[in-house]
Parts: sequence; C-alpha cells; structure tokens
Amino acid sequence: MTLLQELESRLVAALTAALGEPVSAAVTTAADLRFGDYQSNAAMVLAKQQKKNPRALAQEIIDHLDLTDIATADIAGPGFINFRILPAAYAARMAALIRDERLGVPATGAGKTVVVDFSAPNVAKPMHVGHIRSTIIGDSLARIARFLGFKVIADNHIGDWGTQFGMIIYGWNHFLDEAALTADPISELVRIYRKVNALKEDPGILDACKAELVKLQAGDPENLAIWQKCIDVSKAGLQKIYDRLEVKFDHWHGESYYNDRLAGIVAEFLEKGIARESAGAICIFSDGTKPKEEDPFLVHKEDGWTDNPAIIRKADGGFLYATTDLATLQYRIDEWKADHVWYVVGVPQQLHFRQLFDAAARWGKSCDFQHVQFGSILGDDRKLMRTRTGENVGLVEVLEEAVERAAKAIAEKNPDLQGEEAARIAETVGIGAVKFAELSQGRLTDYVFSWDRMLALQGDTAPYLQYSHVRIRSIFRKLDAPFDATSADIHLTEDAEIHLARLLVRFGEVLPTILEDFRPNLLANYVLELARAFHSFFEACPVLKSDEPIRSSRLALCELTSRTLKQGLYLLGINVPERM
RNA sequence: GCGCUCGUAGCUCAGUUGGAUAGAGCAUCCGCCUUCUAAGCGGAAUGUCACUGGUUCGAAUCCAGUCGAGCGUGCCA
Repeated sequence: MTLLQELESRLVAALTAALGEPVSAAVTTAADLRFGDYQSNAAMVLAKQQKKNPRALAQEIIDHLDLTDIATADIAGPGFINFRILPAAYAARMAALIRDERLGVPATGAGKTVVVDFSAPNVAKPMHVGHIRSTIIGDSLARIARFLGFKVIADNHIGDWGTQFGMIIYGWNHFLDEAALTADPISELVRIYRKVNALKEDPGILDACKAELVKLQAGDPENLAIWQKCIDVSKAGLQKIYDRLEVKFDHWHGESYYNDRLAGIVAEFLEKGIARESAGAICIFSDGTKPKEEDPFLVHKEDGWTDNPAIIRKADGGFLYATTDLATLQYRIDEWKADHVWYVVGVPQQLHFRQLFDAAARWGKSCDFQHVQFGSILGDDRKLMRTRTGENVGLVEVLEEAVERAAKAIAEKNPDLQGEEAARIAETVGIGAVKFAELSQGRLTDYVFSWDRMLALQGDTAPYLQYSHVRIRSIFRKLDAPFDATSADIHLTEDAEIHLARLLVRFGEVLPTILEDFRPNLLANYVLELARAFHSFFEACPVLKSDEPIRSSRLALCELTSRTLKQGLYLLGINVPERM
C-alpha cells in the first residue's frame, strides 16, 4: 500500500467513526510544502453536504484519526486537514522500497491485456517530425503499462495498403530511377510519390493511379511484386529509426495483413443491416439511432444536421481504412483477447474513431477502446505539417541534429570524454532530449516546431535528469568497498534528505495515475522533481565524507534514487549514461 | 454554418479534475567550484489565468455567451 493509500484508509476509518456511516474521502499531495506532505479537503466537501461547519467537522475527524507512527495532522484555512509525515515513517518507507524491485509501484494492470496501436507510419513516405508524437508517446505508454503489470501488445499498424500505392505504382512504372533506388531506396520512393502527387491534377493520371490500386487489391502479380519491394525497403528504413529510438513492437500487422477479411466484413455489415449502399458506396449510417448530441454519424452542414457515414467500401469496390480498422479490431479481440485497445493517433482523426467505436459497439464487439489523441506539430506558418507538400523537417534530421548538439556540449563541458564513449553518450543525451521534449508537455497542446525547443539541453530537459544520475554514479565509483543498501539503517535529519524521501515515496503513487488519462507528462514532471530534490541533496549533504551511520544511510538513499530515476526515465524511453 | 482541441509570466509550458498567497524552465539580476562531476545549487524579479456574465463558503478549473488559434465535417489515411 502506498503512503497516500495508507493515509486515505485511515481517514476513511476516522470519517466512518465520526459520522457513524461509511464515507469515501480523498487525500492528495499537498499543494504547497508549507501545508505539509499530504492534504484532504474531505471536511469541506462533507460539511457542504451536511450543512455543518467545516472546521468543526475537521476537528471531529482528527479526534477520530489514528495516525500512530505515520504522521501528524492539523486543520488549516477553511477546513483543510494537513498531514505531516514523520521522518521516521519516511525512513521506514525507504528501507522497504530498497528491498522492493517494483519500487513501490502497484501492479494495477495484472491480468489485463492491452493492445497499444502507435507510430503506424505510411510506408513509402518519409517519417517527418509530425510522426514523432505517436511513436514516442505510444512507446512510453506501452512501457508504463507493462511495468504496471498489463500484458502489453505493441502493434505497428503501418499504412501499407492505402491509396498512396496507386500513385507509387504509377510512379514506379513511369518515373523510377533504378540507380537511385539502389543507392537510397526511401528517397527514391518519396521522390516518385511526390512527383505523381504533383501530377494528379490531371484527371487521366489520377484515374490511372486508382486503376493501379484496384489491380493491386485484386491481386495482380506484377503490382504485388512492386508493392512487396516497396514494403521491404520501407520497413528496413523504418526499422533503423526505431532501433535508434529503441522503440520495439511485438507485431507489425499493417493494413495489408487484414486484406482477405475486408470483403467478409462488408458482407456481414450489410447482412446485419448495420451498413447499406449509398451512391454506390457501402456506408454505415446512424439512421437516427441516437440523439444528435452524442451521434458521431451526424454532422451539421449549411442546410442542417445530416448523416455523415463511415464508408467501408468505395463505389469502385476499393476498401478504406474504416474497413481495415474494423477488421483489425476484430482480430485484436478474437486472437489477442484484448481487454483494452489504445489508439495513439492525432486529434484530426477523432471523428473517425468515434465512428469506429460506435460501429464496433453495434457490431457487438465489447472492449475498452481509447483514442489517445494528441495535438498537432505546426510549421512556421502555424499550419499542420503535411507529407504531401514536403516542406517539413525529417525525423532523421532531427535526431542527427540532436546528437550533434549533444556532442558539442560534451566536448565543451567534459573534454576528458573522447572517441567512441563520447559518441555513445552524445547519442543517449541527444535522443533523450528529443523524447523528453515531447513527453514533458500535455499531449493535447499544438505546438510550432522549433529546433531550439526540441533540442534544448539546459533546464527542464533530459540531460538535467541524466546528469543527476551521473552524479550518483560518480559517488559509487569513488566507493572503495561494495555497498549493500538493503542492510543500511536509514536516518533522515536534513531537509534535503527528507524532501528526497518524500519524492521517492511518490513514485508508486504517480505511476498508476498516468494511465487514467494517458498523460506521460505526469511522469516527466515527477522525475524532474525527483532530480531537483537529488541535486539539492547532493549540494547540501556530503555522502562519502559523512560519518556512520549517516554515510550508509545516505548511500542507500542515493542507491534508491538512482534506481527510481533510472526506472522513471526508462518508462519514458530514455536511457541514462554512467558519466557525461 | 456546426463539431472537436485549445487560449495561463517577455518566450516555451505545467497546474494532481472546484481549494489555501496560480507554479517550473528559458531569458534578466545577485551569490556559490582548495569538499562526492557547476549540464549544478541558493536567492531576486516577473501575472487583468483571452473577454463578459453565471453557479458557491471558494473558479485558471464547472455553465452560457463573445473574441482569437488549429483541426474536422461522404468515397485519403
């Protein structure tokens, strides 16, 4: 049980005793350290319901509150109950956490299977900075869920079957430069894609592209061979980026994986009356089954509310991503026994997911579907970055630049580091900086892409966090004999020590809340606070030069901080160097 | 038109779901390396929480409206 849960259960016991009936109450971390460590506004909430005086009620609660060996409590302001944790209680927690491989994190996901659908780039298009959010946020959520005990299936649902292949095959047949394809396959695919994209104003060419797509989806061997070749080179290119980012998938079930199920699904939807034909296409309509406020299929047009269908088969017989998504969701439930599916996809697709989830419900698929949406990365013009126009910054370029800047910083700040070791650290620091920039902000905010913002190395950044770990390791490097943290007695006397303990205890409290709203930035905030607490401790409290038993106590505190920091950063997908 | 996501310090952003004097980082100013890595620490300064009303003991947070930004709204994904 976390410290917060312990306080909560004691508070509930006191409330029940005071009021003579069971009541629930919440404890939160204190808004300000002046008020203590934790606080509750239960007295004010209940006083309102029962028309009592909040401070008097708070006193009544405190009279029934048993906080022996944990904390002291007092009343403040309009009726807050503030808890101050006893240093001895923190010390006891520290000793327990040092022996706990899970660092106090409860296994809230045990027994549940979650499919995390993230990254999902279109193959044969370059990954640009706009793709970074899904990849990094999704990977972090997958890592966090795994640590919380979920069975996690990370699935890269790549766009390998869409309309762009009509254009690519057309381009392959008309404009392909074989030499360029051998030299740099991805760039060549991008080049022909953009070339055809620019030409498709011509209705003749557009039709030719559509015809190539229909041939492909019908199984034409020549187009299939071109398609396969495109997939292979694209996947190899993507894999390089994922390796560099240390992002791993359990599966790459792209859209093409579900191809042979699509016709059956359309037939089933028609048969069950969920879908019907309209203007030659097969569509899912709401048909007035819901009030318009909560109906994803109704959209307002100039002439009023109108049914806005999800199209699952085009008039020309082709299938769309609503169709593949239905097939995919069926597969994930039937084959993977998913209890939850998290789609880490941008805000612009929210209408699609509302319709998809609604259609799935009508289809009888029960599962917790979540669209984990995130804001857009905008260009300098404050417009969305788009692949088609090709003006935006490539993902590889961003990583290269990040590592280069990190290398420059290392050369400046620690010239002793040289060669291969320096290069490895630059990679860890540079990539970490990019990931942290992404994960430390709320996922819904739109932002304008900026090199300095994404690659900052000062302040609230990954290097600050990595540096705190480096400082800890440097203490242990200077240690003459091996140190066993589990046998140390913990003594907390200095403010900086107590504050460090205060934060170490919170790791297990923070982590489960992240998945309530899918907000890795809460973890980012936590590790920043932890690192700040450590840096203050490091400046204020000598470790190796202090006398026993303080020396061992502080070494144990360092060891626990090191593990917690490393684990927290790992869950954000960020590595820690031994020195920097 | 309608819907969605937003609007917080000079800049970039947090704000634990209605709580106490709204917080960080950057930039600015003042201190700190004969002591475990100064990519650091300590301190100062910085606000009409877009605007107007409403709900209540209490609002950046909830409701209504206005202004502003981005996105979406039938055969792309």
